[in-house]
Formats: sequence, C-alpha cells, structure tokens
Amino acid sequence: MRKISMSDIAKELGISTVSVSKALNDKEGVSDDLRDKVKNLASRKGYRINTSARSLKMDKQFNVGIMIAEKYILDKEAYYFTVSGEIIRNLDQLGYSGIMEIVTYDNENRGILPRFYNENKVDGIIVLGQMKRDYLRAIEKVSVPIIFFDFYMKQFDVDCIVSDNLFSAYTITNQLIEKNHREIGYVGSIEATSSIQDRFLGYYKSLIEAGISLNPDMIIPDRDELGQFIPLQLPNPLPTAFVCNCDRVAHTLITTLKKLNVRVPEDCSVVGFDNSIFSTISEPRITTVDNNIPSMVETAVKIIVKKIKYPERIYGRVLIQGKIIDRDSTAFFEGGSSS
Amino acid sequence: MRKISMSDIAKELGISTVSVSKALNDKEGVSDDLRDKVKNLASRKGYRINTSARSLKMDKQFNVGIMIAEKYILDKEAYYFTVSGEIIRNLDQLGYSGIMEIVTYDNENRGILPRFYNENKVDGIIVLGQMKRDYLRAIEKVSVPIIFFDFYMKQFDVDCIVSDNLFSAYTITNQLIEKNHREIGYVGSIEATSSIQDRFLGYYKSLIEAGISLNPDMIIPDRDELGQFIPLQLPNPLPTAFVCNCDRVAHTLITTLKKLNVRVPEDCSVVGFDNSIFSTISEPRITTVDNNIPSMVETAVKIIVKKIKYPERIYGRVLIQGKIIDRDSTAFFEGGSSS
DNA sequence: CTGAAAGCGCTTACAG
DNA sequence: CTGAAAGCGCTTACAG
Repeated sequence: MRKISMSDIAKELGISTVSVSKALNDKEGVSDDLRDKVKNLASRKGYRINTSARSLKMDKQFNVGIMIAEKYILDKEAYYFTVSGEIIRNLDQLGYSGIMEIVTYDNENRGILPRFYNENKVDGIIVLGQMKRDYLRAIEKVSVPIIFFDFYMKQFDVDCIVSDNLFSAYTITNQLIEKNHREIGYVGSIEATSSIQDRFLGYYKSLIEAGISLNPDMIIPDRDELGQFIPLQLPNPLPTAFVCNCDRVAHTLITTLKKLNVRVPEDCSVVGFDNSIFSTISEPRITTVDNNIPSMVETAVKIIVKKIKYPERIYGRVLIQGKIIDRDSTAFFEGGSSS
Repeated sequence: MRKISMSDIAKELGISTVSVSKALNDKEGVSDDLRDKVKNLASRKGYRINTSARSLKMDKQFNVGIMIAEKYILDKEAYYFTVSGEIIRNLDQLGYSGIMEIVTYDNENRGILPRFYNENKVDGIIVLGQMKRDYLRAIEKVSVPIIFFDFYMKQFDVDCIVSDNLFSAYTITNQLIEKNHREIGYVGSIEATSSIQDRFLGYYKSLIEAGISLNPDMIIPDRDELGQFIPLQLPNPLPTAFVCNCDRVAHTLITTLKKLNVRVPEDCSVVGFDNSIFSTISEPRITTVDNNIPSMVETAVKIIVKKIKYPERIYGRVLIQGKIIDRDSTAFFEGGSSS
C-alpha cells in the first residue's frame, strides 16, 4: 500500500493539489464546503503529511533540538528527564517535535556538534544543563536560535532560562535564621556550576543581612571538577544547620550525620534544593525549594519558538521564581545565643 | 548569509552536483582526487546537508521515534531516562536521530498517535515501557516498523526486547534459598506489567524446585491499576526474606521494616531489581539484578534499524540476560529448619 | 474561490 | 569517471 499524497486526494475529488494544501492547512482561498470535503477524505484515507516536502519548501523543520551532556544521564538522576519530558510536551502543543541528543564526554571535549545541527534537522536548540565553555563557544556560533536552560555563563550573549536560585537560597536561609540558627553551613562546590554558585550567594546574602560573618570552614565541597560527587568533609564542631545545593547531597549529608549520631532535625537542620525524589525518600523528608520546572519549561519553549520566528530578538537572562516546600528536616534551634 | 548547498560547491569547483553528491556520500563514481577536493571545500565552507531534500528523495527520514507514556516521566525515576539516553547514543552511531514523544494520559486514552508518526518524521518506532492495550492496538497498525522495549503483550505480534526477568528472579530467589530462607515473600502487583509478572514466576519457579509451597499471603501488591504506588501491607508473621519487583519498592520495604524495628539483613533479607539509584542510596545497600541496559538497548537499536531496511523480518521476543549484583541486604538465616 | 507553474535541494538511473 | 535530466511532495506567488 503506497503512502497517499495530496495529489491522490486532489485527483479523487477532481480538484488541484493547491486547494488540498490550502484546505488542510487552514489557509484562506477555499470554500468551507470544499475544505470540509478535503479534510474528510484525508482523514478517511489516513493521509499523513510528508514533512520532508513541506520542510524542503518552507525551509523549516518543525523540530527543536535538545542537547544534554552525557554526565547528566549517567547521574541516574531524573531531574533532566522530567525537564526534557516537559519540554517535549510543550513543544508538541506548538506543533514542534523534540529531537534529543546526548553529547558524549568525547564529543564535548572535541567540540563535535550534534547530528541534528549538522544535518539541518532542527530550527532551534535548547541546551539542557551546563557544559564545557569551549563546547558552548562552538555551539554558540551555530546558525539557528539557541537558549541555555538551567544555567548561564559569563561572556555569552545567549538567552537563558534559570531558576531564581539566589533569591530562593536567600529565602530558605532566612527561614533557618528565623528559627534561631546562627551557625549555618553551605554544602556545594561553589565553582562547579552557576546554580551552585548563585545558591551560595543567596545563602551569603542572608548571612550578611543577619550580621553573621562568613566562615570558610562552613563551606563544604560536594563534587570534583568532573562533576562527580565526593565524600563530605564535615567541620568540627558542626553548625546547627546546613543549606545544601541540592536534595541529593542533602540526602547524603543526612545519612552522614546519622552515622555520627547527630539527629536531624533535633540536633541539626538540613535544607535542600530541587524538590527531587531525594527530598521525599529521605528520613526525615527534606525541606527544599521547588524550582517550578513547568513554568521554566513553558517560558523556555515559548522563547525558543519566538526566536525561530524572530531570530534577532533578545530575551537575556530570564529568572523564574522558585517556591519553598516545608517538610520535616528543620527545627527551631534551642541552644540559644550563647556566643 | 545563505545556507550553502551542493550546487554552490559544484559551481565553485566547476563540476556537477551529481559529483558533489557522490563524493560527499562516499559513493563510487568519482575519482579519489575529486572526492578529496569536494570534501575539503565542503568542510571549509561549513556545508551541512539538507536532510529534507535527501529525505524527500529517498523517502527516508533517518529518525527513530521513541514513545514514552507520561506516567514514566511523572515517576521521577531515572530508569527510562538512562534507557532513552542510551538509545539515542546508539542510534547516533548508526546515523539516526531520536525523536522523543511523551504520550499523555489523555492521548493514551483517546488513542491519539504521536506527531512523529502523523507527520511522517520517523522510519521506525521504539515503545519504551508498557502502555494501555488499546493504545498499543492502535500503534501496532502503524505503517512503520515498531518494537516494544522492556515489555511484551499477549496477542501482539510485535517484536520486543525484554530482560530475562523470569530467569533473573529465579536465580536471585535461589540465592536466598541457599542462604537457608524458606519463608520468602514477593512484593509486586503481579498483574500490573509483564516484568512484575515474570519476576514473580521466576520467584515461584525457585520455590517449586525447593519444595516450598506458595503462600498467597506472602504476595504483597505495591501499586494500583494506574501504576501509582500504594502502602505495603506486610503479613504477620513476617517471612525471613523478600524478593521485590524493583529497587524502589525494596527501598520502601526496608524503610517500613526499620520502622517496625526489623533489622535488614539480620532479621530479614531483602532483594530488589533494576540496579537503580534506590539500590545504592538505601541503608543497607540492596542486592539486586542489573538488567544490562546497554545490551538491551544495543540489541533494540540494531533490530529497529534492521527492520527499517527489511520490514518483513521477524525477531520475536528477545531475552537479554541480567546479572546479580551482590550487596549488603541479604544474610544467612540462622533460625533454622524448626518447622 | 480555484488552479497552473515554478521551485525547494537533493539522489538515482542513465548516457556519454 | 563525469554529468544532464527527472522527480520526490509539498507551498507560494500569481493569474483567472
């Protein structure tokens, strides 16, 4: 059974393919009557448009590329899975498909661009999660619109969608301070990603406003240069609370504290970030920040689609507000202002 | 700056586009000398092939569709993320891109096929994870090759790649029996998916061979008809060991047991399935089955690509061997043969 | 409202 | 080894 084309429909109805095209695409220039007839026959015959022909003519693919660095896959964490699922769903509503591509460590190092770009399969690109500067430099020169999702980088003029990390971290740290905590640690390697850094700055902003000075011993790295997690080196004495740059490491921290017979939250409060699965499977469940992925994604998709239409428009750094999810991992500090 | 085409290269070199096409595609019919000249100029000018034109002419998209039901995304579990990442990487090596699509609950109920099919964007489809029978019925009739990944269904003639669940469950249950366990529970809703059912059967096979009769009270459901997890109703008295249909529920079980002051593995052994993140973040770390995703994916991708070339070939139900990962959640049962 | 004609950028079968 | 010609299935600008 051959695929059926517009001209098959045209022949059967005794009209031209032009009219079929107009009818099917809801363009003006056909009577409502004819339009209905065409649409009916098309659906009865199971007509499916030949996208290659349309794309060739219109010079548009109706595909958006989604790039993810290999490390985020190996992580076995679902964060970017949720995100990409959401992206794909939003794209679909606007008539686009999502083509995913994993940038392997090797390709990232060698600056090899994704197939979907080299073969002109996409009209725009969303970069999901931070990658090497040099690679981003290469991808930046690409001749289709591009946006960064969930990170940004200095000296890049690329539009990006990020969670308002600084403000969220500031707010959640404020909450700890309101609960009488004065010794508060931060867990995260502050040079690893823009998110970790901004969350640190929000934490610091809160300390400044509370008149608490920053103690370098209280900043605990959680990963190495490759992004691999490392064992946590906790300070002694411990602070009475920790702000963690993500739920995963908050979960690790809680496990570590338990082994030291430190009770959470009675002896030590812990807060996380991302509202990931780690925040709910942990015991106690972790107070955290929900980054509002649906809103981030909706914005990102809207912007990339706009940029496909109007490539010269600039959106800059778009911040999306997060929301604190109160759970069971924080408590009022009773020890009091003994210092 | 206009996109550059084969004819641009041809003009600059004073040759025909036919020769350019042959040279770039490594087809015979051009001298090595000319081929080099063409390739050099193409790369200097940053030529990228126009896939639409190629696809239109060849009636081939060089894209494979990956369908995932919405529920697997909302799960916040990374299992299918790892899988789809791996699929995409394998496809890339064979010259294909992967177009993902999330089948929403709504579309699944209404039998709405993915955009990538309706718009002829893909040459073949991989269905990632079990979906409603009626939906699969609709997708089965599709006019491109299709395979099921990680599940199968009776009365469907669709080729599928599955882990050898029965055999893995059989083996891991045997290990418990060798450790002197005679009362062994199974956690999983055995009608929910083919995997859960087959793992149950492997567990049962092991019991049969050990002369242990099946006790219905020892089969504990873990999810409802929608696939949502439900609280575990543990039997009283408890068995001395549990085989869980996945690591996630094994993790839940361990948490539940801890609350009952049952120590794992001293008082009760627990094994899981999938070697997912839950098996390593759990305390103790869970003995589990690694399904060998790389091998499953490699096979799946090879088969779909073969089927694109030779649609009539049949591969049937392809089983991939899993591997037991021994960790800390099982122990020898000392209670002994008192019954 | 309707349609004939041109053309998007490739690949393939064929002729030289 | 090399290339002229046809054609894949659409859309668009234009004429009627």
